[in-house]
Amino acid sequence: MNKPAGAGAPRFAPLSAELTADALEQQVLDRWRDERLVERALAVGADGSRPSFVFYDGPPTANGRPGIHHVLARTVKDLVCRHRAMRGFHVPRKAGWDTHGLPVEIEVEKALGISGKQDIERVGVEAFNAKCRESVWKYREEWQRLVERIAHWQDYAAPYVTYENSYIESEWWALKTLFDQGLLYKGHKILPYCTRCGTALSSHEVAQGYDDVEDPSVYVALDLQGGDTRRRILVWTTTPWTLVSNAALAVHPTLAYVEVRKKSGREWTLILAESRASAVLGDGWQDRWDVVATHTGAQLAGQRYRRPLDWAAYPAGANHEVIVAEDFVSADDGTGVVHMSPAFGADDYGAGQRHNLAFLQPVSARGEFPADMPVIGGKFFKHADPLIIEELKRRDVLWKATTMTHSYPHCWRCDTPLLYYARTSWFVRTTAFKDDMIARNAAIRWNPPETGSGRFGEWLENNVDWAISRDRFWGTPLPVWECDQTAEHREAVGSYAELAAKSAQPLPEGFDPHKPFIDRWTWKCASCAGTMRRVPEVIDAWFDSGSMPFAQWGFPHAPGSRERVAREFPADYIAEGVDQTRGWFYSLLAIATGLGDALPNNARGTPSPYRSVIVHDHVRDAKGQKMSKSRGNAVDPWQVMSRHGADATRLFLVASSQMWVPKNFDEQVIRDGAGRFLITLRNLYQGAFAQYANFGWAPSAADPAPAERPLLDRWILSRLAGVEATANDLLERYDATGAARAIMQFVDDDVSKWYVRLAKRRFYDVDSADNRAAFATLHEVLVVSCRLLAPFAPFVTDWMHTELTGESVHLAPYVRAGRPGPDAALDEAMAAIRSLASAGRAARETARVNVRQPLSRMVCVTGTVSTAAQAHIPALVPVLAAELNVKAVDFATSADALVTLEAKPNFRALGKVFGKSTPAAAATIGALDNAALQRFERGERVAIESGGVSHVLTPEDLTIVRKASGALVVQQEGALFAAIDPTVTPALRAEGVARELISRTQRLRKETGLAVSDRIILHIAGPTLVLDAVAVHRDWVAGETLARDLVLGAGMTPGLAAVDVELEGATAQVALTRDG
RNA sequence: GGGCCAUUAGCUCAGGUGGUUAGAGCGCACGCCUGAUAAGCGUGAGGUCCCAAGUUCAACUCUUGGAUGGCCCA
Repeated sequence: MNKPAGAGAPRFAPLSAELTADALEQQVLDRWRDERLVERALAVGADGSRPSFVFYDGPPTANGRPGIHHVLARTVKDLVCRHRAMRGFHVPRKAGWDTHGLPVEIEVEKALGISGKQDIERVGVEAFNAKCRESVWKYREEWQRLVERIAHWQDYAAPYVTYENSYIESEWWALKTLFDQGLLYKGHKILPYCTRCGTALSSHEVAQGYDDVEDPSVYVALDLQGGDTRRRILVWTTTPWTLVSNAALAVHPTLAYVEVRKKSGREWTLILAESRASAVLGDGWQDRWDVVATHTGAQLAGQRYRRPLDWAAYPAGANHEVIVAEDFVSADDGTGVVHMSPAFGADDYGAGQRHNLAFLQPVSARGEFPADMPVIGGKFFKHADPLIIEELKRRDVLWKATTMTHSYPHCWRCDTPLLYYARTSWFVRTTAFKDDMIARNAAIRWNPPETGSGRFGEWLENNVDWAISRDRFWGTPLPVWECDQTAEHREAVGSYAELAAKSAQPLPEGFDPHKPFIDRWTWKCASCAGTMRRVPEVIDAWFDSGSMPFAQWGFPHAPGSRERVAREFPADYIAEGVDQTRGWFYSLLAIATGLGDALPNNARGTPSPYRSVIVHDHVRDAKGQKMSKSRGNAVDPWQVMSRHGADATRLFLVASSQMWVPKNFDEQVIRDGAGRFLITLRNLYQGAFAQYANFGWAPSAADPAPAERPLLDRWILSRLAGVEATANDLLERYDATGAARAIMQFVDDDVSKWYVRLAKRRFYDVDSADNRAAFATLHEVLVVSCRLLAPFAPFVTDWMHTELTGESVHLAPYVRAGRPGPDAALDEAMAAIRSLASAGRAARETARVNVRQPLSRMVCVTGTVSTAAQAHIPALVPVLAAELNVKAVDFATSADALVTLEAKPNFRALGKVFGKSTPAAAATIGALDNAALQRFERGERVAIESGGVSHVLTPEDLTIVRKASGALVVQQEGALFAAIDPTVTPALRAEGVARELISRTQRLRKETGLAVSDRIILHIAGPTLVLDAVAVHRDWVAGETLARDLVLGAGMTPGLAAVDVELEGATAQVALTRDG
């Protein structure tokens, strides 16, 4: 290969195919570090010189190793921010770390080899929390390395950390604000409770832990009290252990119940819902049972029955063993009679309140029955079931006991079955501002929209108060102090200064608001003789993350925080996984809505804390299975990076399918798709551009202006302008997948497959205006393509863009200022030419004449091309002729004998006119002959009749298709036709032979190891056909093969590289030697 | 048990308001190509649009029922 002219390094650095993606990306990373590019890019416009596009980062926890799904999450976050930054926005994007909560505690428990609250208290809360504080950073270093490796540009230098004092103080402010408005209250509710973790779970946590389990399905027949005959009512439950605390039975007031007696002569009767009889008693139950009475639920209400188990004493003053009517009773399963245990079910609790039912809670917080209880004393609640079933049998109240599989919630951390359990808990009264949340949600731009209207919208519709307290240790302490004599004397503390003032104690050095220290802060009750002590709870970590819009700045305590929040609230954009629907998406909205105008820009009726959101789905393995450590199919992101690079991985994740559909992660697909595409891009830079430009081209005023360049150049620039607009538009609408696909399609199809292939020879020299036009065009195309791809593949694009322009792509504009628009007519004309080329090639294949054999002419029919585009066609004909190796391209018109008109009926239009006889009318139109169609084209009146309807044809009714016909070989592509004349005349044959010989010679040159510039002596021997052909085309053959001399028909000198060439019906020998 | 979303070629995906020949890329087959060569290019073969009924002149598209997978809720 020739060395570029001039000394020193080439202007455009070569991009070797041997440089792996990983190595290239490491090089770029090094440069970014050297140039402090990330910091510089993040700071652009921070001085207020640019409008802001605010991004909020949903904080991850660094106590788990980052996985491939995080690469997806980070890519989605990064690419939109990167695009907006290139569009001229300042994009604040502070990183965050989630550091509190049960997951952290669980990890520490594991590390310490302990389990449960008692163990923690034994270890000591101070020591335990110290461990937690340390544990959350376990994988911080790996996280940061991965984030850097995949180019998630975010401000990690000053991240927000949810355990830091100023963050917690902000939350205190928020909690106090809610408290003062009566939106934070202490309640008593049935909550899903994990006996192992010793805490209630929020509904979003519960949602993650449903699992199919086999549970008992027990029917119990209980005796009604009073009356002369024995009457029994049939009750169904899947939790026999709750029968111990049974207080009532519930029926639906309007449901029909039957009272039946067995025909075989039993004395007693049985009551159950009529609609459940066949399911419970079996098909044909009427054959075996007599219906002795029917009742509505309302009629049954008030009757007394006898409970099945009497181990727990009823408290005085409460109702018990009574039938009540409740609307929540359903007849979908069971018997239509539901047993009520107010301490262990939300419906039960509600009914208990309404009917003053006895409240029995014979299960401890550890999930165990009291040690002194008969039969089941000390048993874990779930383990009591079989013993209870035995006991029911012994007491002759068991009707039937089977099992059923249903889904039951388990603790998402430790898998313990949850216990629905009445507990005191603190709530945010979200139901008070539910309507406002719904209104704010309606203004959020959800991607995909269904999440907002469907999943999230329904969740809001069914919103219940948010239980935010946790009976745990490592979390933001709930800043409520309660009087130890009169609990109703309560106050919330909104800042550390306030704490110091109330307790009359200055904040000590190293003040820590966490447990256990915070619990030592007490003061005298202002209303009585009691002492104010903090309530023991900490709060839901979701409240931490949902507070980040203000807490990340220490609002309102930290200096400048108010201005900051005023400027950066709400967010323009957030992006998280579907699992956050009831998590962060909710907590952000709930907290902001609850705080109302205590936050800047947040009065009632203003938008949500985030204006738009991308919800991405999960990453599954190549076969669509969920990834998990236990399955062993989890993918190590580091290995993926080293094998494919971050660019290919990011591009794959974004382009293969919309982000909100689950992705099957298949490395083979990365390689074949995104990886292959990036290789093409690199080859365009190195193979088509840089290696030739380095012979002396550089952008300069000598380059012809775009308008002066050849049509092909103007075409690719038009397409470039088109894809630039499309990609930008799609990204602004958050359709990253569409944008990535459009750009990839352009680079691959338009640039590589067409422009560079056709313009290739123009890059071999660097001197003429034509050369310069080609280089300037390809340079522009590559520069802009890099910019368009930069959000998706930030490494290789930056490498190339820096070489091409001297500047980082990430500081470049996404859309060129004052760019020319696309030229639609030119685009259309070239598309037609390409279609004709394709059809022409197909015709050649059909005729079995390969492209090396020149042919005399092709005939094209371009009926559907617009008039504007037709104007460009003549100038593009040479392209077509060269592509198909034909001497002439003719265009046929309707008048031509070569063209036959055919009518294609338009069913849509015909259907309106002909109704049922549409098919017949269509057939009639399809059968119209050439003459009739020509008349129609000339605007003469053509009518058809079908099904008794006569109709004058309008242009709406049919499309006229021109078909080439006759002796030519015809192929069709869409509405375009190409016909080739396959006749090979002797002259064409000679030219074909010459070309064949050139081709074989070139191959031989390559096989012999000659450089493309080496000169040769060429020997050709063979029959007359061959020798004549070479004689005629001697200059051409010699020129193409760089032969200084061409020796015909002479004997072959031994030792030369030689090859036999099989031509159709003839054999030639080709041999060559290097000359000089 | 209830709700939502999927199901189109071997794989990954496109397919306004129903309109008769359902598309692309990859893979595959065959072929081209010394100036991108561990690259580049062409042509082609692949589909009961998950199944079944219904509405309609006409259904991948609308309705109902069902199957499979996923998600959410009880």
